[in-house]
Amino acid sequence: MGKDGWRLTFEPVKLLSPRLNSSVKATMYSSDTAASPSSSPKPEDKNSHREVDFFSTCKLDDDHVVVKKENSHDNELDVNTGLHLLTTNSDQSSVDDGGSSTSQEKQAKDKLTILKAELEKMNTENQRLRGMLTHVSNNYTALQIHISNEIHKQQNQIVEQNSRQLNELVRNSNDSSSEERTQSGSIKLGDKIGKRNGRENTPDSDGWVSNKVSRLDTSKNINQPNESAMRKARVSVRARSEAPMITDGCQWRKYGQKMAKGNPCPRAYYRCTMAVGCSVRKQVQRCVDDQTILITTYEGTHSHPLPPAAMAMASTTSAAASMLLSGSMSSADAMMNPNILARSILHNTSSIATISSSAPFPTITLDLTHNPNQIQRNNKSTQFQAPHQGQLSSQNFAPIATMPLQSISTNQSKFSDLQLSHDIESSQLLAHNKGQQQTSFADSLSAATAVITADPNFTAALAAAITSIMSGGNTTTYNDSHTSTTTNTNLISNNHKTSNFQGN
DNA sequence: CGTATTTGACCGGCGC
DNA sequence: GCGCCGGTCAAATACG
Repeated sequence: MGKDGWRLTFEPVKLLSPRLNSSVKATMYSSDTAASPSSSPKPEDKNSHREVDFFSTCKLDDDHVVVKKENSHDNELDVNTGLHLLTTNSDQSSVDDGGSSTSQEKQAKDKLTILKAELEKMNTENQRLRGMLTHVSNNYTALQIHISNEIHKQQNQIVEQNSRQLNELVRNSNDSSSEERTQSGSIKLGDKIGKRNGRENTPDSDGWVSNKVSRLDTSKNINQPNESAMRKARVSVRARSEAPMITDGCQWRKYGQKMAKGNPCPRAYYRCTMAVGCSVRKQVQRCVDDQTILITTYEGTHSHPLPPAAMAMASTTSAAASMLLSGSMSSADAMMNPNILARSILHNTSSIATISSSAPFPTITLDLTHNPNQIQRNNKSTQFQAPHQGQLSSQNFAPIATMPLQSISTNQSKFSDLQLSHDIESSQLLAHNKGQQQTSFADSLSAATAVITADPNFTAALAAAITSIMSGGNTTTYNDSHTSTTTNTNLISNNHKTSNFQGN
Protein backbone atom coordinates (compact mmCIF):
# COMPACT_ATOMS: atom_id res chain seq x y z
CA MET A 1 0.00 0.00 0.00
CA GLY A 2 1.33 3.36 -0.83
CA LYS A 3 2.03 6.33 1.28
CA ASP A 4 -1.20 7.96 0.34
CA GLY A 5 -3.13 4.99 1.47
CA TRP A 6 -1.48 5.11 4.84
CA ARG A 7 -2.28 8.69 5.35
CA LEU A 8 -5.82 8.32 4.28
CA THR A 9 -6.57 5.37 6.46
CA PHE A 10 -4.79 6.86 9.36
CA GLU A 11 -6.90 9.92 9.53
CA PRO A 12 -9.69 8.33 11.58
CA VAL A 13 -7.22 8.08 14.43
CA LYS A 14 -7.53 11.77 14.81
CA LEU A 15 -11.11 11.29 15.68
CA LEU A 16 -9.94 10.32 19.12
CA SER A 17 -9.94 13.93 19.95
CA PRO A 18 -13.43 15.26 19.36
CA ARG A 19 -12.08 18.70 19.49
CA LEU A 20 -10.16 18.07 16.35
CA ASN A 21 -12.85 16.36 14.48
CA SER A 22 -13.65 19.10 12.12
CA SER A 23 -10.13 19.89 11.21
CA VAL A 24 -9.24 16.27 10.88
CA LYS A 25 -12.10 15.62 8.59
CA ALA A 26 -11.09 18.54 6.54
CA THR A 27 -7.62 17.12 6.34
CA MET A 28 -8.91 13.76 5.42
CA TYR A 29 -11.00 15.06 2.64
CA SER A 30 -8.23 17.16 1.30
CA SER A 31 -5.95 14.18 1.44
CA ASP A 32 -8.52 12.14 -0.28
CA THR A 33 -8.83 14.45 -3.15
CA ALA A 34 -5.20 15.30 -3.40
CA ALA A 35 -3.40 12.13 -2.62
CA SER A 36 -5.22 9.08 -3.78
CA PRO A 37 -4.39 8.72 -7.42
CA SER A 38 -4.88 5.00 -7.28
CA SER A 39 -8.30 5.32 -5.85
CA SER A 40 -11.11 6.18 -8.12
CA PRO A 41 -13.99 7.69 -6.24
CA LYS A 42 -17.22 7.26 -7.97
CA PRO A 43 -18.51 10.52 -9.32
CA GLU A 44 -21.45 10.83 -7.08
CA ASP A 45 -22.02 13.22 -4.21
CA LYS A 46 -18.83 14.83 -3.22
CA ASN A 47 -19.19 14.73 0.53
CA SER A 48 -20.75 11.87 2.32
CA HIS A 49 -20.68 9.53 -0.59
CA ARG A 50 -17.21 10.45 -1.29
CA GLU A 51 -16.24 9.26 2.13
CA VAL A 52 -17.84 5.92 1.46
CA ASP A 53 -16.09 5.62 -1.82
CA PHE A 54 -12.85 6.48 -0.26
CA PHE A 55 -12.95 3.52 2.06
CA SER A 56 -14.17 1.17 -0.52
CA THR A 57 -11.54 2.09 -3.03
CA CYS A 58 -8.84 1.74 -0.47
CA LYS A 59 -9.79 -1.93 -0.28
CA LEU A 60 -10.45 -1.79 3.37
CA ASP A 61 -12.17 -4.63 5.01
CA ASP A 62 -15.25 -4.59 7.11
CA ASP A 63 -13.39 -3.36 10.10
CA HIS A 64 -12.58 -0.17 8.33
CA VAL A 65 -16.09 0.24 7.14
CA VAL A 66 -16.91 0.30 10.78
CA VAL A 67 -14.40 3.03 11.21
CA LYS A 68 -16.24 5.07 8.70
CA LYS A 69 -19.52 4.66 10.47
CA GLU A 70 -18.89 6.80 13.45
CA ASN A 71 -16.03 8.39 15.21
CA SER A 72 -16.72 6.42 18.32
CA HIS A 73 -14.30 4.41 20.40
CA ASP A 74 -14.94 1.42 18.26
CA ASN A 75 -13.04 3.15 15.61
CA GLU A 76 -10.01 3.29 17.72
CA LEU A 77 -9.60 -0.44 17.69
CA ASP A 78 -9.81 -0.77 14.01
CA VAL A 79 -7.13 1.49 12.82
CA ASN A 80 -4.63 0.03 10.46
CA THR A 81 -1.34 -0.35 12.28
CA GLY A 82 0.70 0.49 9.27
CA LEU A 83 -0.60 3.97 9.48
CA HIS A 84 1.49 4.86 12.42
CA LEU A 85 4.22 5.70 10.06
CA LEU A 86 2.54 8.98 9.44
CA THR A 87 1.58 9.75 12.96
CA THR A 88 4.01 12.57 13.16
CA ASN A 89 2.76 14.28 10.09
CA SER A 90 -0.82 13.92 11.02
CA ASP A 91 -0.18 15.01 14.53
CA GLN A 92 1.64 18.00 13.30
CA SER A 93 -1.25 18.99 11.20
CA SER A 94 -3.51 18.54 14.16
CA VAL A 95 -1.23 20.45 16.42
CA ASP A 96 -0.96 23.17 13.92
CA ASP A 97 -4.69 23.50 13.86
CA GLY A 98 -4.85 23.54 17.63
CA GLY A 99 -1.87 25.77 18.03
CA SER A 100 -3.65 28.57 16.43
CA SER A 101 -6.29 28.58 19.12
CA THR A 102 -4.83 27.11 22.31
CA SER A 103 -1.66 27.25 24.31
CA GLN A 104 1.28 24.98 23.64
CA GLU A 105 0.80 23.23 26.93
CA LYS A 106 -2.62 22.18 25.94
CA GLN A 107 -1.28 21.05 22.65
CA ALA A 108 1.26 18.93 24.39
CA LYS A 109 -1.41 17.42 26.56
CA ASP A 110 -3.55 16.64 23.60
CA LYS A 111 -0.63 15.18 21.82
CA LEU A 112 0.24 13.07 24.81
CA THR A 113 -3.31 11.85 25.06
CA ILE A 114 -3.34 10.97 21.42
CA LEU A 115 -0.06 9.19 21.65
CA LYS A 116 -1.23 7.22 24.64
CA ALA A 117 -4.35 6.24 22.83
CA GLU A 118 -2.35 5.24 19.84
CA LEU A 119 -0.04 3.23 22.01
CA GLU A 120 -2.98 1.38 23.45
CA LYS A 121 -4.33 0.78 20.03
CA MET A 122 -1.02 -0.53 18.90
CA ASN A 123 -0.92 -2.89 21.82
CA THR A 124 -4.41 -4.05 21.06
CA GLU A 125 -3.57 -4.48 17.44
CA ASN A 126 -0.40 -6.27 18.38
CA GLN A 127 -2.33 -8.72 20.49
CA ARG A 128 -4.84 -9.21 17.74
CA LEU A 129 -2.11 -9.87 15.23
CA ARG A 130 -0.45 -12.21 17.63
CA GLY A 131 -3.64 -14.13 17.93
CA MET A 132 -3.98 -14.21 14.19
CA LEU A 133 -0.44 -15.48 13.89
CA THR A 134 -1.16 -18.27 16.30
CA HIS A 135 -4.31 -19.10 14.43
CA VAL A 136 -2.55 -19.13 11.10
CA SER A 137 0.21 -21.23 12.54
CA ASN A 138 -2.31 -23.73 13.81
CA ASN A 139 -4.01 -23.87 10.47
CA TYR A 140 -0.71 -24.30 8.71
CA THR A 141 0.23 -27.23 10.86
CA ALA A 142 -3.14 -28.84 10.46
CA LEU A 143 -3.06 -28.32 6.74
CA GLN A 144 0.40 -29.75 6.48
CA ILE A 145 -0.65 -32.85 8.31
CA HIS A 146 -3.78 -33.15 6.25
CA ILE A 147 -1.87 -32.89 2.99
CA SER A 148 0.63 -35.43 4.17
CA ASN A 149 -2.15 -37.81 5.06
CA GLU A 150 -3.87 -37.32 1.75
CA ILE A 151 -0.66 -38.05 -0.12
CA HIS A 152 -0.19 -41.18 1.89
CA LYS A 153 -3.73 -42.24 1.25
CA GLN A 154 -3.33 -41.79 -2.47
CA GLN A 155 -0.08 -43.68 -2.50
CA ASN A 156 -1.69 -46.36 -0.46
CA GLN A 157 -4.47 -46.68 -3.01
CA ILE A 158 -1.94 -46.93 -5.79
CA VAL A 159 -0.10 -49.68 -3.98
CA GLU A 160 -3.29 -51.56 -3.43
CA GLN A 161 -4.34 -51.08 -7.03
CA ASN A 162 -1.00 -52.29 -8.31
CA SER A 163 -1.20 -55.29 -6.07
CA ARG A 164 -4.59 -56.22 -7.40
CA GLN A 165 -3.51 -55.70 -10.97
CA LEU A 166 -0.53 -57.91 -10.38
CA ASN A 167 -2.74 -60.59 -8.99
CA GLU A 168 -5.02 -60.36 -11.97
CA LEU A 169 -2.11 -60.76 -14.30
CA VAL A 170 -0.98 -63.81 -12.42
CA ARG A 171 -4.44 -65.23 -12.48
CA ASN A 172 -4.88 -64.63 -16.20
CA SER A 173 -1.56 -66.19 -17.04
CA ASN A 174 -2.42 -69.39 -15.30
CA ASP A 175 -4.36 -72.18 -16.94
CA SER A 176 -7.89 -72.91 -16.03
CA SER A 177 -6.97 -75.72 -13.68
CA SER A 178 -4.95 -73.47 -11.43
CA GLU A 179 -7.10 -70.42 -11.86
CA GLU A 180 -9.29 -71.05 -8.90
CA ARG A 181 -6.39 -71.60 -6.59
CA THR A 182 -4.63 -68.46 -7.75
CA GLN A 183 -7.75 -66.41 -7.47
CA SER A 184 -8.23 -67.46 -3.92
CA GLY A 185 -4.68 -66.44 -3.25
CA SER A 186 -5.31 -63.07 -4.77
CA ILE A 187 -8.33 -62.56 -2.67
CA LYS A 188 -6.40 -63.45 0.39
CA LEU A 189 -3.70 -60.97 -0.43
CA GLY A 190 -6.23 -58.31 -1.20
CA ASP A 191 -8.04 -59.03 1.97
CA LYS A 192 -4.87 -58.72 3.89
CA ILE A 193 -4.15 -55.38 2.35
CA GLY A 194 -7.65 -54.23 2.97
CA LYS A 195 -7.63 -55.46 6.49
CA ARG A 196 -4.36 -53.79 7.15
CA ASN A 197 -5.51 -50.55 5.68
CA GLY A 198 -8.69 -50.74 7.57
CA ARG A 199 -6.93 -51.32 10.78
CA GLU A 200 -4.56 -48.49 10.17
CA ASN A 201 -7.44 -46.16 9.69
CA THR A 202 -9.52 -47.30 12.56
CA PRO A 203 -9.47 -45.45 15.81
CA ASP A 204 -8.23 -48.57 17.45
CA SER A 205 -4.90 -48.39 15.78
CA ASP A 206 -2.21 -47.39 18.13
CA GLY A 207 -0.76 -44.06 17.36
CA TRP A 208 2.40 -44.88 19.19
CA VAL A 209 4.77 -47.58 18.21
CA SER A 210 2.40 -50.33 17.29
CA ASN A 211 4.59 -53.22 18.09
CA LYS A 212 1.62 -55.41 17.49
CA VAL A 213 1.95 -55.32 13.73
CA SER A 214 0.84 -58.52 12.17
CA ARG A 215 3.56 -60.80 10.97
CA LEU A 216 1.45 -61.73 7.99
CA ASP A 217 1.58 -58.20 6.77
CA THR A 218 5.32 -57.97 6.77
CA SER A 219 5.92 -61.36 5.33
CA LYS A 220 3.41 -61.38 2.53
CA ASN A 221 3.26 -57.92 1.10
CA ILE A 222 5.85 -57.59 -1.59
CA ASN A 223 5.27 -53.89 -1.94
CA GLN A 224 6.11 -53.13 1.62
CA PRO A 225 9.22 -54.94 2.61
CA ASN A 226 9.98 -52.68 5.54
CA GLU A 227 6.61 -52.00 6.97
CA SER A 228 7.56 -53.01 10.46
CA ALA A 229 10.56 -50.76 10.25
CA MET A 230 8.64 -47.73 9.13
CA ARG A 231 5.87 -47.59 11.64
CA LYS A 232 6.07 -44.04 12.66
CA ALA A 233 8.29 -41.05 12.75
CA ARG A 234 9.70 -39.81 15.98
CA VAL A 235 11.09 -36.47 16.92
CA SER A 236 13.72 -36.49 19.56
CA VAL A 237 14.81 -33.40 21.42
CA ARG A 238 18.06 -33.33 23.30
CA ALA A 239 18.49 -30.61 25.86
CA ARG A 240 20.34 -30.06 29.05
CA SER A 241 18.05 -30.03 32.00
CA GLU A 242 18.18 -31.09 35.59
CA ALA A 243 14.44 -31.39 35.69
CA PRO A 244 12.93 -34.84 35.26
CA MET A 245 10.99 -33.62 32.27
CA ILE A 246 11.18 -30.58 30.06
CA THR A 247 8.29 -28.18 30.05
CA ASP A 248 6.74 -28.17 26.63
CA GLY A 249 3.37 -26.69 27.39
CA CYS A 250 1.39 -29.91 27.18
CA GLN A 251 -0.10 -31.99 29.93
CA TRP A 252 1.30 -35.47 30.33
CA ARG A 253 0.45 -38.48 32.36
CA LYS A 254 3.08 -41.01 33.16
CA TYR A 255 1.97 -44.51 32.31
CA GLY A 256 5.10 -46.51 32.59
CA GLN A 257 8.75 -46.66 33.34
CA LYS A 258 11.30 -49.17 32.23
CA MET A 259 14.94 -49.79 32.58
CA ALA A 260 16.26 -49.73 29.08
CA LYS A 261 19.20 -51.84 28.12
CA GLY A 262 22.52 -50.04 28.16
CA ASN A 263 21.34 -47.09 30.17
CA PRO A 264 21.39 -46.94 33.96
CA CYS A 265 18.70 -44.28 33.88
CA PRO A 266 15.13 -45.44 33.54
CA ARG A 267 13.02 -44.47 30.59
CA ALA A 268 9.69 -42.88 31.41
CA TYR A 269 6.64 -43.12 29.21
CA TYR A 270 4.11 -40.33 29.05
CA ARG A 271 0.95 -39.77 27.10
CA CYS A 272 -0.76 -36.49 26.38
CA THR A 273 -3.76 -35.88 28.59
CA MET A 274 -4.95 -32.60 27.17
CA ALA A 275 -7.63 -34.48 25.29
CA VAL A 276 -9.07 -37.92 25.82
CA GLY A 277 -8.31 -39.18 22.36
CA CYS A 278 -4.94 -37.57 21.88
CA SER A 279 -2.45 -40.14 20.64
CA VAL A 280 0.70 -38.20 21.33
CA ARG A 281 3.16 -39.91 23.59
CA LYS A 282 6.66 -39.24 24.62
CA GLN A 283 9.58 -40.97 26.17
CA VAL A 284 11.94 -39.25 28.51
CA GLN A 285 15.35 -40.58 29.30
CA ARG A 286 18.69 -39.24 30.26
CA CYS A 287 21.55 -39.65 27.88
CA VAL A 288 23.83 -42.50 28.84
CA ASP A 289 26.92 -40.52 27.92
CA ASP A 290 25.98 -37.28 29.57
CA GLN A 291 23.28 -37.53 32.16
CA THR A 292 22.76 -33.81 32.21
CA ILE A 293 21.20 -34.23 28.80
CA LEU A 294 17.56 -35.07 28.75
CA ILE A 295 16.29 -36.86 25.67
CA THR A 296 12.63 -36.40 24.98
CA THR A 297 11.18 -38.37 22.11
CA TYR A 298 7.79 -37.36 20.78
CA GLU A 299 5.50 -39.36 18.57
CA GLY A 300 2.08 -38.69 17.21
CA THR A 301 -0.02 -35.68 16.44
CA HIS A 302 -2.15 -33.78 18.88
CA SER A 303 -5.82 -34.09 18.13
CA HIS A 304 -6.80 -31.00 20.05
CA PRO A 305 -6.03 -27.29 20.20
CA LEU A 306 -2.82 -26.43 21.90
CA PRO A 307 -1.97 -23.58 24.21
CA PRO A 308 0.52 -21.09 22.83
CA ALA A 309 3.20 -22.46 25.09
CA ALA A 310 2.86 -25.85 23.46
CA MET A 311 2.61 -24.62 19.92
CA ALA A 312 6.31 -24.30 19.29
CA MET A 313 7.17 -27.82 20.27
CA ALA A 314 4.07 -29.33 18.68
CA SER A 315 4.65 -27.49 15.44
CA THR A 316 8.23 -28.55 15.33
CA THR A 317 7.58 -32.17 16.06
CA SER A 318 4.65 -32.50 13.72
CA ALA A 319 6.45 -30.69 10.93
CA ALA A 320 9.55 -32.78 11.36
CA ALA A 321 7.50 -35.95 11.52
CA SER A 322 5.54 -34.98 8.43
CA MET A 323 8.74 -34.27 6.64
CA LEU A 324 10.13 -37.61 7.60
CA LEU A 325 7.02 -39.43 6.60
CA SER A 326 6.61 -37.63 3.33
CA GLY A 327 10.11 -38.75 2.49
CA SER A 328 8.88 -42.34 2.49
CA MET A 329 12.40 -43.49 3.02
CA SER A 330 12.84 -47.13 3.39
CA SER A 331 14.91 -48.13 6.29
CA ALA A 332 16.98 -50.42 4.11
CA ASP A 333 17.91 -47.57 1.84
CA ALA A 334 19.03 -45.54 4.74
CA MET A 335 21.02 -48.37 6.18
CA MET A 336 22.74 -49.03 2.91
CA ASN A 337 23.57 -45.38 2.49
CA PRO A 338 24.27 -44.31 6.02
CA ASN A 339 26.11 -41.17 5.10
CA ILE A 340 24.57 -40.22 1.83
CA LEU A 341 22.67 -37.38 3.33
CA ALA A 342 25.63 -36.23 5.26
CA ARG A 343 27.47 -36.01 2.00
CA SER A 344 24.62 -34.43 0.20
CA ILE A 345 24.34 -31.58 2.61
CA LEU A 346 27.07 -29.36 3.80
CA HIS A 347 30.07 -31.20 5.02
CA ASN A 348 31.46 -28.66 7.35
CA THR A 349 28.62 -28.23 9.69
CA SER A 350 27.79 -29.66 12.99
CA SER A 351 24.53 -31.32 13.60
CA ILE A 352 21.65 -29.34 14.86
CA ALA A 353 19.07 -31.66 13.44
CA THR A 354 19.87 -35.23 12.64
CA ILE A 355 17.84 -37.96 11.09
CA SER A 356 18.43 -41.41 12.36
CA SER A 357 18.54 -43.95 9.60
CA SER A 358 18.60 -46.78 12.03
CA ALA A 359 15.70 -49.12 12.38
CA PRO A 360 13.04 -49.44 13.44
CA PHE A 361 11.74 -45.89 13.55
CA PRO A 362 12.68 -42.90 11.48
CA THR A 363 13.78 -40.40 14.04
CA ILE A 364 14.78 -36.81 13.70
CA THR A 365 16.82 -35.44 16.54
CA LEU A 366 16.95 -31.81 17.46
CA ASP A 367 20.01 -31.19 19.51
CA LEU A 368 19.78 -28.17 21.75
CA THR A 369 22.78 -28.97 23.84
CA HIS A 370 25.45 -27.11 21.91
CA ASN A 371 26.02 -23.43 21.82
CA PRO A 372 26.66 -21.85 18.45
CA ASN A 373 30.25 -21.08 19.24
CA GLN A 374 30.95 -24.71 19.76
CA ILE A 375 29.15 -25.53 16.61
CA GLN A 376 31.21 -23.19 14.56
CA ARG A 377 34.37 -24.19 16.27
CA ASN A 378 33.76 -27.82 15.62
CA ASN A 379 32.49 -27.41 12.16
CA LYS A 380 35.44 -29.22 10.75
CA SER A 381 34.14 -32.59 11.67
CA THR A 382 30.56 -33.56 11.56
CA GLN A 383 29.87 -34.03 15.16
CA PHE A 384 27.98 -37.07 16.08
CA GLN A 385 25.31 -36.58 18.62
CA ALA A 386 24.84 -39.48 20.90
CA PRO A 387 21.75 -41.21 19.63
CA HIS A 388 18.70 -41.93 21.54
CA GLN A 389 18.99 -45.07 23.49
CA GLY A 390 18.24 -47.89 21.16
CA GLN A 391 19.38 -46.06 18.11
CA LEU A 392 22.46 -48.13 17.82
CA SER A 393 25.91 -47.00 17.07
CA SER A 394 27.26 -44.01 15.30
CA GLN A 395 27.79 -46.07 12.20
CA ASN A 396 24.10 -46.52 11.92
CA PHE A 397 23.19 -43.14 13.13
CA ALA A 398 23.87 -40.91 10.20
CA PRO A 399 23.90 -37.22 10.90
CA ILE A 400 22.27 -36.41 7.66
CA ALA A 401 20.21 -33.31 7.80
CA THR A 402 22.18 -30.43 9.10
CA MET A 403 21.32 -26.84 9.36
CA PRO A 404 23.53 -24.82 7.08
CA LEU A 405 26.20 -22.98 8.92
CA GLN A 406 25.18 -19.75 7.37
CA SER A 407 21.77 -20.22 8.75
CA ILE A 408 23.17 -20.86 12.15
CA SER A 409 25.24 -17.77 11.96
CA THR A 410 22.32 -15.75 10.81
CA ASN A 411 20.27 -16.91 13.68
CA GLN A 412 23.06 -16.92 16.13
CA SER A 413 21.53 -14.28 18.27
CA LYS A 414 18.41 -16.31 18.54
CA PHE A 415 20.19 -19.56 18.98
CA SER A 416 22.28 -18.11 21.69
CA ASP A 417 19.11 -18.14 23.69
CA LEU A 418 18.22 -21.66 22.95
CA GLN A 419 21.56 -23.37 23.07
CA LEU A 420 21.77 -24.29 26.67
CA SER A 421 25.46 -24.25 27.23
CA HIS A 422 27.15 -25.64 30.24
CA ASP A 423 27.94 -22.19 31.47
CA ILE A 424 24.40 -21.02 31.50
CA GLU A 425 23.24 -24.25 32.98
CA SER A 426 25.82 -24.16 35.70
CA SER A 427 25.03 -20.65 36.68
CA GLN A 428 21.40 -21.50 36.84
CA LEU A 429 22.11 -24.49 38.95
CA LEU A 430 24.19 -22.41 41.26
CA ALA A 431 21.29 -20.10 41.62
CA HIS A 432 19.23 -23.06 42.77
CA ASN A 433 16.38 -21.70 40.84
CA LYS A 434 14.91 -24.70 39.25
CA GLY A 435 11.66 -23.15 38.27
CA GLN A 436 13.35 -20.27 36.64
CA GLN A 437 15.60 -22.63 34.84
CA GLN A 438 12.74 -24.55 33.41
CA THR A 439 10.91 -21.47 32.43
CA SER A 440 14.03 -20.31 30.75
CA PHE A 441 14.29 -23.58 29.00
CA ALA A 442 10.72 -23.44 27.85
CA ASP A 443 11.27 -20.00 26.48
CA SER A 444 14.46 -21.07 24.88
CA LEU A 445 12.85 -24.08 23.39
CA SER A 446 10.01 -22.03 22.05
CA ALA A 447 12.48 -19.66 20.52
CA ALA A 448 14.46 -22.54 19.14
CA THR A 449 11.54 -24.28 17.57
CA ALA A 450 10.26 -21.05 16.20
CA VAL A 451 13.58 -20.33 14.63
CA ILE A 452 13.92 -23.83 13.29
CA THR A 453 10.48 -24.01 11.81
CA ALA A 454 10.72 -20.54 10.42
CA ASP A 455 14.07 -21.06 8.86
CA PRO A 456 13.70 -22.01 5.22
CA ASN A 457 17.24 -23.26 5.17
CA PHE A 458 16.40 -25.84 7.73
CA THR A 459 13.40 -26.98 5.79
CA ALA A 460 15.39 -26.98 2.62
CA ALA A 461 18.11 -29.00 4.24
CA LEU A 462 15.68 -31.60 5.42
CA ALA A 463 13.93 -31.71 2.09
CA ALA A 464 17.21 -32.04 0.27
CA ALA A 465 18.29 -34.76 2.61
CA ILE A 466 15.16 -36.77 2.10
CA THR A 467 15.22 -36.17 -1.62
CA SER A 468 18.78 -37.32 -1.71
CA ILE A 469 17.92 -40.53 0.02
CA MET A 470 15.02 -41.17 -2.26
CA SER A 471 16.97 -40.50 -5.40
CA GLY A 472 19.98 -42.39 -4.18
CA GLY A 473 18.11 -45.54 -3.28
CA ASN A 474 17.14 -48.10 -5.86
CA THR A 475 13.73 -48.67 -4.48
CA THR A 476 11.05 -46.23 -3.65
CA THR A 477 8.74 -47.93 -1.30
CA TYR A 478 5.69 -46.66 0.36
CA ASN A 479 4.69 -47.74 3.74
CA ASP A 480 1.11 -47.24 4.55
CA SER A 481 1.77 -47.34 8.22
CA HIS A 482 2.38 -43.66 7.79
CA THR A 483 -1.29 -43.17 7.83
CA SER A 484 -1.24 -43.88 11.49
CA THR A 485 0.48 -40.61 12.10
CA THR A 486 -2.63 -38.71 12.83
CA THR A 487 -4.88 -41.59 13.55
CA ASN A 488 -6.47 -41.16 16.86
CA THR A 489 -6.53 -43.97 19.27
CA ASN A 490 -8.98 -45.05 21.85
CA LEU A 491 -6.38 -46.88 23.78
CA ILE A 492 -6.35 -44.22 26.38
CA SER A 493 -8.57 -45.54 29.01
CA ASN A 494 -11.45 -43.60 30.36
CA ASN A 495 -10.01 -43.32 33.79
CA HIS A 496 -7.44 -40.97 32.35
CA LYS A 497 -9.94 -38.25 32.01
CA THR A 498 -8.32 -35.88 34.39
CA SER A 499 -4.89 -34.53 34.16
CA ASN A 500 -2.45 -32.56 36.10
CA PHE A 501 -0.62 -29.83 34.38
CA GLN A 502 2.99 -30.62 34.80
CA GLY A 503 4.44 -27.38 33.75
CA ASN A 504 6.96 -26.77 36.43
C1' DC B 1 -11.74 -39.56 48.32
C1' DG B 2 -10.19 -38.61 43.84
C1' DT B 3 -6.23 -38.43 41.11
C1' DA B 4 -1.48 -39.30 39.80
C1' DT B 5 2.39 -42.26 40.11
C1' DT B 6 4.70 -46.58 40.73
C1' DT B 7 5.79 -51.05 39.41
C1' DG B 8 5.30 -55.83 38.32
C1' DA B 9 2.91 -58.44 34.84
C1' DC B 10 1.82 -59.08 30.28
C1' DC B 11 2.19 -58.92 25.22
C1' DG B 12 4.28 -58.90 20.73
C1' DG B 13 8.44 -58.47 17.88
C1' DC B 14 12.73 -60.27 16.99
C1' DG B 15 17.03 -62.85 17.01
C1' DC B 16 19.20 -67.13 17.86
C1' DG C 1 10.78 -72.75 20.75
C1' DC C 2 12.95 -69.83 23.84
C1' DG C 3 14.65 -65.77 25.77
C1' DC C 4 15.41 -60.88 25.43
C1' DC C 5 13.63 -56.44 24.89
C1' DG C 6 10.55 -52.48 24.25
C1' DG C 7 6.16 -50.93 25.16
C1' DT C 8 1.76 -51.03 27.61
C1' DC C 9 -1.55 -52.25 31.13
C1' DA C 10 -3.53 -52.09 35.50
C1' DA C 11 -3.54 -53.00 40.45
C1' DA C 12 -1.33 -51.06 44.29
C1' DT C 13 0.30 -47.15 46.40
C1' DA C 14 1.16 -42.27 47.32
C1' DC C 15 -0.42 -37.79 47.63
C1' DG C 16 -3.10 -33.55 48.23
